[in-house]
Amino acid sequence: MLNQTIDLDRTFQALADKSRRSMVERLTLGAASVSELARPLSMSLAAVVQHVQILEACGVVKTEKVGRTRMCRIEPAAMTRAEQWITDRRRAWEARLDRLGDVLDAQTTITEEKP
Amino acid sequence: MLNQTIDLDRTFQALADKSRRSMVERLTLGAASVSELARPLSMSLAAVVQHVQILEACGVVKTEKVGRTRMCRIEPAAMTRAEQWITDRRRAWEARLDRLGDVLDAQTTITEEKP
DNA sequence: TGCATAGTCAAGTAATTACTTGACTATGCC
DNA sequence: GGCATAGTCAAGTAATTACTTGACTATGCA
Repeated sequence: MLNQTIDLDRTFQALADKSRRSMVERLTLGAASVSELARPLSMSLAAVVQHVQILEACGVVKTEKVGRTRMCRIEPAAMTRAEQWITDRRRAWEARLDRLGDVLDAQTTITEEKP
Repeated sequence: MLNQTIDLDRTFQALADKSRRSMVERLTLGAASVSELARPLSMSLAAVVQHVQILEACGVVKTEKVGRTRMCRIEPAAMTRAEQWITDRRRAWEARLDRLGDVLDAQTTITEEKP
């Protein structure tokens, strides 16, 4: 329960960077090595490794060393909590609007007898 | 189109903070002044104003000055792009898994004649 | 008029982030 | 063995973030 907010922090934080999002996008097409992820990004390999570590820390990416290459794959389930948080807020807000609408409708009915 | 990635950056970044998420949660219950938002948070009013500005910069919150108080309300539509980005990645990944499954099924059919 | 409330503004600061470079350690292959 | 590839590690740095404080400006109201 404490971790949940830390997870959310970490996940949203991880996704708040264009380079990391592009890595996630690449990984939806299939597993890739760190160097493959690095290729389209104009930054050092070391920097890419650091980004991968951030994505790994929030569970969005899993990696495994195969020979001398580190293969990365995506774990999309790790993003559902973040997705769900947004969905929940939207729903809560919509539900409130509906209730507000009902009240206004009722008032209209009473005061104007539905013209 | 350029802004889109900046918007995503900003929105994910905005949601990557527990205090700001709690403000958003509060605002789904209805509009609130800056001081109301500040009440449950142990930080200065000035700090809360800064958080509100961050939420405003990504469009998640709109504010309006009413007399000497600044009323804040939520604009959940501003979060849908972020939500959608996650959903899209999940879907792309699932679609790929399905195709992969099809291939494996086909291979199984050929090599094992479906036992 | 005068005082409390609500917010604003400008600095300042400690911590974090997103990198870089350079030296190093496997691993793969001829 | 020897050399290229793939990654790792440790510093170092510039920019950003999440605050703080203190002085200031409305606004509301008795």
